Amino acid sequence: MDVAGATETKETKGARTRAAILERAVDLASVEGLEGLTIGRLAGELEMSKSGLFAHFGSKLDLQLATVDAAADRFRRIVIEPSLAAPDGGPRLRAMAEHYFEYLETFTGGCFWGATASEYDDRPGPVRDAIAAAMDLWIAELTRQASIAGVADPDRYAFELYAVVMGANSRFRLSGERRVFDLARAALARLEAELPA
Amino acid sequence: MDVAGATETKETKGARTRAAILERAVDLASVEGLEGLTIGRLAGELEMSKSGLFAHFGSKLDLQLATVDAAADRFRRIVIEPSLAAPDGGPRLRAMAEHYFEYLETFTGGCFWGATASEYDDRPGPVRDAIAAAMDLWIAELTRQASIAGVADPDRYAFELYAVVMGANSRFRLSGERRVFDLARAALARLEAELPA
DNA sequence: GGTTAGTACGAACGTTCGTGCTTTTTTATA
DNA sequence: TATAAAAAAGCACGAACGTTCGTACTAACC
Repeated sequence: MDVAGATETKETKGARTRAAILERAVDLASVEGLEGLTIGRLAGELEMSKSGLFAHFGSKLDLQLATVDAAADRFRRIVIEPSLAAPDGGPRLRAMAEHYFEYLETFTGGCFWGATASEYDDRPGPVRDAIAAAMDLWIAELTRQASIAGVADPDRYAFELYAVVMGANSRFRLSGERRVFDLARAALARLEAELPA
Repeated sequence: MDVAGATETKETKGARTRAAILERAVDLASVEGLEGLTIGRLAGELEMSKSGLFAHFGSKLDLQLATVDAAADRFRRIVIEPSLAAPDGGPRLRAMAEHYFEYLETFTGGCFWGATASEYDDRPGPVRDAIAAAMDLWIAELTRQASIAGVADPDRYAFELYAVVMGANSRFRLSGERRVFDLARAALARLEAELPA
């Protein structure tokens, strides 16, 4: 019995397989996108049959939606939760930015959200809605922390923070130069200097 | 005889058709990506046959490369050239950011570069190289102007400028809120305030 | 007037996609 | 251990993909 698991799914074989599929699906979608994410290729990499994998989801749309959920889980686990140790406001914001960079450097492909957000920004439907909802949540949290830190215009501050970290991801992936993280950190320092004492 | 056209292609029927194809291809790729850009769909929208269109390029790869070139042309025409009226340095930087926003708002789909850069950042090959080269040129120009304006660290300044305008594109496309342009302009004003008098 | 190049077409190719049905194998429980 | 349920595989399908091929029609040049 898991003490934390009120909504815990029973640890059956199927649930484990499903989780393994989604773990790989997030990685694959970070590289190929959620459209380029192919059931056949995913099955091949996991050494199982297309139809066997397919049965876990019933449709490609459901697989895509489940993949977005799994990606959000990973983001929470690697970026959000470790940042909760830092105090509210400025320190929390710095921790989130720093953990986001760690999150990026451990990925083989690019950031899932950077890849899929631009893939779906002109593609209406439930997948786009799920991505937009997840990113809105992330921006809202940045805004909330900026507000706690006491900045005059938390919306602008959060936007700028978001733009800098996502821009670092984008530039690094395309140029391969690790130096862009230094540029991004310099930009973040400038933002931090803006915070009231 | 075109006075500007040393490398001008002869205005044959085929050249005109090819240009029309590429014009549409840029729009389509801005929405569907360069992988999602399909010869059949492109031909359908232009009311011509797949094979007739295909003959203009010989391969999908060549079509993609030609589309990247056409997109770079459009960017130069709408963003770069109108900005040359402004004096070097700070004014030029402001003009480029402002023209980039106009460029975005006239598009039906998102920014071609925002869409394709993240699509190809983990997909090695000539298409990725072409996109990366075009974006490096854009960043280099921003850096050059920042240097002329006299900022201490032009690399960081250019990165931040790039991050803000691309971030505005990304957030606007996903949220649909025109307000993000105000946030971006506020961020740009903060950057401008940094310039030495 | 006959030849040649440029431009576009329709049909078909082999492949891959998502998905539906049926069967076999594995897992869990009584 | 027997048996029902769950999970995975096998197989086939229709559609769409990029690409190739043979063939018209048009315009220019000998």
